[in-house]
Amino acid sequence: MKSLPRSFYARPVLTVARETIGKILVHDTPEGRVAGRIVEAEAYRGPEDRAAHSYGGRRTARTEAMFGPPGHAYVFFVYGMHWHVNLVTTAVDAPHAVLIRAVEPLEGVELMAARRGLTVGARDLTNGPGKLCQAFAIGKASYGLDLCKGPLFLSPGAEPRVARSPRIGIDYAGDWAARPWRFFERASPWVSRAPSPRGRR
DNA sequence: TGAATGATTTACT
DNA sequence: GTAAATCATTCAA
Repeated sequence: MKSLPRSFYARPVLTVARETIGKILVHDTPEGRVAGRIVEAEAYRGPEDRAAHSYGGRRTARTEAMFGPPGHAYVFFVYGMHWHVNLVTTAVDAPHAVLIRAVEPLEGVELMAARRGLTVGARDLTNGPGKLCQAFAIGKASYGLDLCKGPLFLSPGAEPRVARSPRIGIDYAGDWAARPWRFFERASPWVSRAPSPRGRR
């Protein structure tokens, strides 16, 4: 398993989000390795994107990683119980990131199931940003990790058929909420929300 | 110091 | 379909 080079991340955030679909997310932990194919991701482009935490150039202890060099992990906590993981992209001082929303479990499935309190084979193991972080044991300790070094990294994968839709859970962002900045694998049963009947083609 | 609020999940009605 | 869980971060005072 080889990690993607930093040049993969040092590009426009929409490009990285699009190409993140189909890549393999790997996390080596003391309990063992877990890996999954990324089937859903969203782009956040601060400071102009109202849905992004870095909107308006807000640079705080929490958002600091997004302002750093590309190829690092931006990890944050919401709703009092859920962690989310992002890939920092583009360049230093460009607070852009790609939120990983869902993966297809490939390796370490038993470990994921144990962490989630579910049985192997469950389809809701990693089909959501909070769920996959729990399954992958991504949390506070993962903040700011260099994705080019591990233990958390992305690995090449086959190019899937990618579809787009508006982002999820950011209705407060006004016009920005309508932008189709969510990317997902069209045929995958592992996405957090199936394509809407109307949006399907 | 205090109050408001989530890039969600889960359980219920 | 709706609502509760639950707390770090943020902003106002």
